Amino acid sequence: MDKYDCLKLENQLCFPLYACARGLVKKYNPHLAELGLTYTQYIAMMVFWEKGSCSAKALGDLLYLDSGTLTPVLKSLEQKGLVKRGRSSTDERVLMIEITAQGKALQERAVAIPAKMAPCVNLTTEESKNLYQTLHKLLAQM
Amino acid sequence: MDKYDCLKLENQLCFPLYACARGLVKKYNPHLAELGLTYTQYIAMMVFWEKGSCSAKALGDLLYLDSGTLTPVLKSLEQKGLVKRGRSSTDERVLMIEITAQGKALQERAVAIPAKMAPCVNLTTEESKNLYQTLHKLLAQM
DNA sequence: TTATAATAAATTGAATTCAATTAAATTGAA
DNA sequence: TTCAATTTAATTGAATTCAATTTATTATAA
Repeated sequence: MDKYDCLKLENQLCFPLYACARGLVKKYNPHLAELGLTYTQYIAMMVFWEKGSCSAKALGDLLYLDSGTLTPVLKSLEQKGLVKRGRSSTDERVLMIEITAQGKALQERAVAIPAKMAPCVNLTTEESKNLYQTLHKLLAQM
Repeated sequence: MDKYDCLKLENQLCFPLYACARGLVKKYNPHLAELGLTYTQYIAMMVFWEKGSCSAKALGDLLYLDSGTLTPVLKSLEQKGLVKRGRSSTDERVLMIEITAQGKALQERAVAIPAKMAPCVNLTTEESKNLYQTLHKLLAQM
């Protein structure tokens, strides 16, 4: 127990958070690859599946990502024909993204993914619920 | 409650994990920048501060990172004079990394960082402990 | 109205991250 | 021993991620 203990890997909270996040995304990848999606593209599509359309700004607020990250992601999704990008008619600054029929159709196949991921997260109901709540409490502090 | 609910962002566990990890690293950055370190370099230095030396392979096992990530990180740390890279005398395949006096000296300044980060993680003792345990339970499943 | 401020995307550059491959060294089995 | 398999790093290329800057547009205040 010396003054340097606070710098030990095993005493960190951020490190397992960071390692878990990367590890889980890695488990998503083979399933997402079947749909031709990366993880970042997948969470963006989640928003479009739910809302149909969304501005780039609003998407960034939901995903905690900025335009430097989203610009290439959205261009890629448009390239695949899953969304359509266009300027807002009332505000030229705003990029509006709208899901296409092809994008909607992909939801049919994506719906199988959560079940495929479930065995990768072997937690009790209580643990899952607590983890979910604590993570959102942390997110609210950012 | 339809069949697509499992694809809603708000029903995901991976997403808040991923967002929290990025958010926390972002809070580390200004403090780490004062030491001239990135987050990845910081967690690598944590291992060297604790162990003094380590093979690249063992470091990767501890950090859940592979040589594609670590090779440039370790070259950068050597460039800064914080570690020294060299081949094992008994096995030429193995890259051994050893901390330098300058690397050890940096620990004196790094020791202030955890206290600076504490206000960014406003959880109860119970929440922190549960989060820590659940994350390590998840890591053990990878 | 007009100049200034604020907002939204895009761009740029540095650093990660990972999958896949390559190269070199070591191990192990025939 | 010798050759095939394994192990360890390094390399390559694609995609993120973010800080910082730039550009274009809109809002606001004098």
